[in-house]
Amino acid sequence: MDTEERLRDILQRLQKDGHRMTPQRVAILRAFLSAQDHPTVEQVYRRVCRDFPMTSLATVYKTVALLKEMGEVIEISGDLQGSRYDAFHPEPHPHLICTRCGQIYDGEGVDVQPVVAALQAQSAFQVSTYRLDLYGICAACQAQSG
Amino acid sequence: MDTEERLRDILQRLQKDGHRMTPQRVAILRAFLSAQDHPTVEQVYRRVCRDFPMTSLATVYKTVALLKEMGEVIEISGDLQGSRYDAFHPEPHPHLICTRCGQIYDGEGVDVQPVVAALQAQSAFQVSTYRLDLYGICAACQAQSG
DNA sequence: CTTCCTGCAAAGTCTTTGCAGCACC
DNA sequence: GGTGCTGCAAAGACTTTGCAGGAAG
Repeated sequence: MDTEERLRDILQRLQKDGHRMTPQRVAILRAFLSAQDHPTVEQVYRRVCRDFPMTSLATVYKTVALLKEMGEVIEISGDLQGSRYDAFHPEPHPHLICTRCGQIYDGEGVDVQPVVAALQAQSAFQVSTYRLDLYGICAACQAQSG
Repeated sequence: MDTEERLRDILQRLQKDGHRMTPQRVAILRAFLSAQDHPTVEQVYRRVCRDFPMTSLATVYKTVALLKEMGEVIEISGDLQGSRYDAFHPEPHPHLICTRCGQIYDGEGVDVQPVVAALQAQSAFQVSTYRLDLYGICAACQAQSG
């Protein structure tokens, strides 16, 4: 599903749930869905402002809360300068966080489910989601300075 | 290594690094080391105040920063009402966070290393630590209300 | 004595909230 | 038109910082 298609899908679902479709929401949604990095609320806000200066930070926060509730965005790593969000892959998956440059990469090709399932089995927890973040130095930063 | 033994060990290391040993630090350290739950800074502060009312929250924050730097404490889950800390098992390990009651349990008996190693291998990251948090409903809360 | 630590209060960040007016449906 | 949304500014929660006095080594 590409960005525009997903945008339409989410907007449709918004309406069905009694929410409204405003220019601000469309702009925020589009900024989120097309972001392949893992932006902070502040970054989304700045991107939206480029095309649509009449938007407030509070509205971005409110929209993020809505999207989180709808499961179209997940929150990752509440560390340096604000939480970061992933609307590109809204299913839980590992993230690799570079402690030198701050960049966040998606961890792909490794199945985490067995570990999650094992922990769930031996703890009697009813697990609904997880978060796996690895911290370290990314390849680019390693090349730069050892 | 039991609590008092570890306390002595950390204090010794503090001095070796040119830091000082003050009554506040000893009290904060003892509160942290003996906490088997995963307390917030605020909670540690309150526990310290019971035995040692002349302690400020700022000092607790400063001591936490020091302990984190020394690797005697790890930060987990920066979510509901402040970061929580684990000084009991300061090596990375999974945590099971109950979204109903807020309790945090240690995930034990499952080896996460293979997954971490696989992600490290396929990403060219130099991983130094990780964080794995599972969110769900704990056994007690399930029993209470389904 | 020197240096580091404490405690206070103030400032800083990120996020949430109250409310009046406006816009979608 | 009614309801929900926006935007502003203020409040809120957690954490950090500056600084003067005090204590550890």
